[in-house]
Amino acid sequence: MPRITLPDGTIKEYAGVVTAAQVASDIGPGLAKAALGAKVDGVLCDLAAPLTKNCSLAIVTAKSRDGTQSAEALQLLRHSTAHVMAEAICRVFPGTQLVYGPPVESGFYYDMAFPAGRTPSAGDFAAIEAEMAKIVAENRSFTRYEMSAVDGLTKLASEGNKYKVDNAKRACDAGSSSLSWYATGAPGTDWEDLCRGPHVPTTGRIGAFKVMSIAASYWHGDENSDRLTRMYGTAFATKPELDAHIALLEEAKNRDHRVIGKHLRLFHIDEMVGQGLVLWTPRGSIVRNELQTFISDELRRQGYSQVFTPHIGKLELYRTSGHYPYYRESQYPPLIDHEQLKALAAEGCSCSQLANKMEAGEIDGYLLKPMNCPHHIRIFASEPHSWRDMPVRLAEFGTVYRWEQSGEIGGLTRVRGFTQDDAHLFCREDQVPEELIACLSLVKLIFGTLGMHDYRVRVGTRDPDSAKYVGEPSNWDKAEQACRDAARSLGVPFTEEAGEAAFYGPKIDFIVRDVIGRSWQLGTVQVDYNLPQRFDLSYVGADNRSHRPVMIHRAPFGSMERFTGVLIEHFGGAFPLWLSPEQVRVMPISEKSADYARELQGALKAAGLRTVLDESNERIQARIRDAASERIPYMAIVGPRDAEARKVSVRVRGKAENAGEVTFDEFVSVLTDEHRSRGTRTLAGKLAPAPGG
RNA sequence: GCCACCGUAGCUCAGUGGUAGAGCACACCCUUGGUAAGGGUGAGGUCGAGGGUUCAAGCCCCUUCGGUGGCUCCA
Repeated sequence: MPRITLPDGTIKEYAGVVTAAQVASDIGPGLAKAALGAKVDGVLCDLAAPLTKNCSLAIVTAKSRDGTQSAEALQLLRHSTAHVMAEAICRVFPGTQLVYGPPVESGFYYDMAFPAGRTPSAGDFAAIEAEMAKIVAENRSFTRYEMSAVDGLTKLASEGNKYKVDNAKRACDAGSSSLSWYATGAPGTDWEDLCRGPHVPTTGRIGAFKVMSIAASYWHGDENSDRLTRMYGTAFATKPELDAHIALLEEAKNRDHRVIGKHLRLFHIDEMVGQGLVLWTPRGSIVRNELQTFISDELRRQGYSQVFTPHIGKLELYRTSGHYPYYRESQYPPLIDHEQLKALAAEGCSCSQLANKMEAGEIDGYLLKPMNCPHHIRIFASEPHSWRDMPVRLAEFGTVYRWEQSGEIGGLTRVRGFTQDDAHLFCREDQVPEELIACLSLVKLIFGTLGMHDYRVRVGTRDPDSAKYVGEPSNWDKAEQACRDAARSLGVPFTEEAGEAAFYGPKIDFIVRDVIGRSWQLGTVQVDYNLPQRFDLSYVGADNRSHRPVMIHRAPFGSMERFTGVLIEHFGGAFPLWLSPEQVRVMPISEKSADYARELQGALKAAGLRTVLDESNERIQARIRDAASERIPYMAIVGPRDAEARKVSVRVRGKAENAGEVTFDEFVSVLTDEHRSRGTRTLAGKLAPAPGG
């Protein structure tokens, strides 16, 4: 006798077992028609699932009550479309073994093992989609049936798909006493798949779908296990929603820093130089320089000392720090001197013997530095320190090199050589909380100045089951607590994630997403009790005894490369004035105004603004179009009328028309202020309306 | 590193075995034009590299380098 509570508080009572579908049609035929699934006591279910006892029930439809797309509906739709795609693929590629096909953030995928030599490519998408369209048109129902674990496993074993057997075993190990299948149509005759569900009622409910891409994956994500093929797709309730999604992806592509970087000539990666090695072109270097100046100004205020250190150091240095050999795999190979190399070759030393000798310290060599800390540590250690000197804050835009896997490298966000806006703070233990908070505030200031508000904060602690961490557990406890406290005092929400610590200590990371949805760690602040110990660092305390300092590693931008990449996407290439490689383009209407235009450009240059005079033999419309496509913040358009009145007609980036005019002197001074204050759009209030309407 | 796809002019791309193409950008000429593409002419290519098949390869095969999408990794 179930009593069913609806979201608006209405209670419906039934004499016996009912399904959500029945309840929906009791509420109204419109709802019954729109229903895709149900939420029973908060759990997403099939519409056909029997309701046996008192529960709360919400009918899931494509549109939530507020008119937005329902996340649950999309999940049902996409999971169901994954089945339809799998069936279609099984028809087009007979012998395909299915592995796992869940809904994901913007669609779904299905991992599959294709028969040898029959792997599909993007060229097969049309055929697969055509087959899917047939299945949708047939409007077959998703029919669930269950078997006991024992019977189910027997059935699966007889079908010979080891992946599904494994899935089922895992489900049973996790406590399931039965297994469920979904047939697309009638069990026994139509296509079916081992699946927990839930699904939409029929294939016809899938409004719009698309096969998106194909990629490789590993079984259970284990690179030593079977290689699988992953097909990505997406689905929406309606075609316009799918079209909007595709348009969004298209727009994201245009915001991609690799696309904008090429278009605006901000950086270049040259295959002759090497994968993941960024060449900063003149225009990109301006952006980087402005960012570096910005942070340097701040560091000076906060009592940092700037240092410079070389790009390489002896292996012994990194053996002491622990970077070598623990992270040998992700470093460029060491540099060894000629004579030594010759001698080793003469005695027939193999590569692995060489590696062993280097690990054992029998051979020394140099390493491209993977981190700046060892160099900074040696600076700190080069002279005695009193407790009164602390904290010692050493800052450097330090370039480091890491041997990232070739498949991971791309654009500016994942590279092999990058410059960190690095600093190491050598503190007394009592200074750690205050210094940590100051570091976090600095990151927050930078993100705020640049208008980047869409980030999350992660406190990375050690994974208790991993052996990669060095140092005393008691120190780790202290450091992790200090990070938690600092993150809390920052006043932004944060998550704590075990296993995300650096090998020498816990950290607080600032993470942002790029336009295609990938997450990147930018700013980072790390507490370290270990390196001071490894390098036996000390200072003299007020008690005249030797004490161990604590180190804080911090890089507010993270790396200049990655940060700039994310920043390009954040602004879509339309940098604020102070960061723009070219800040003002001056355009005379015709040659008649060239002298006045030159005078204006001269004044802007003298004021320290980056200005280009466009005297090209083009109509003003064409020159405006060029400047707009190059995302120049301000265009100063001057003709005889302006020269006469000593004014400037201003066009502001992003506005489709003449923004109005301002006097020559005011134009120069307002832009100068905007540049120096790192502000935006300060000219807006000063402009008189454009003449002539 | 693994799997798939891609690599043609500075850029974006067309070109299914038979004499290398377009648009934009570039150079020159005409045009001196008041707010998102004025017109003309021209130059620009060992089709990523190396090997192979073929009478003939941008196109087919192998190797290699680079890029893209994922997977794995990221001190």
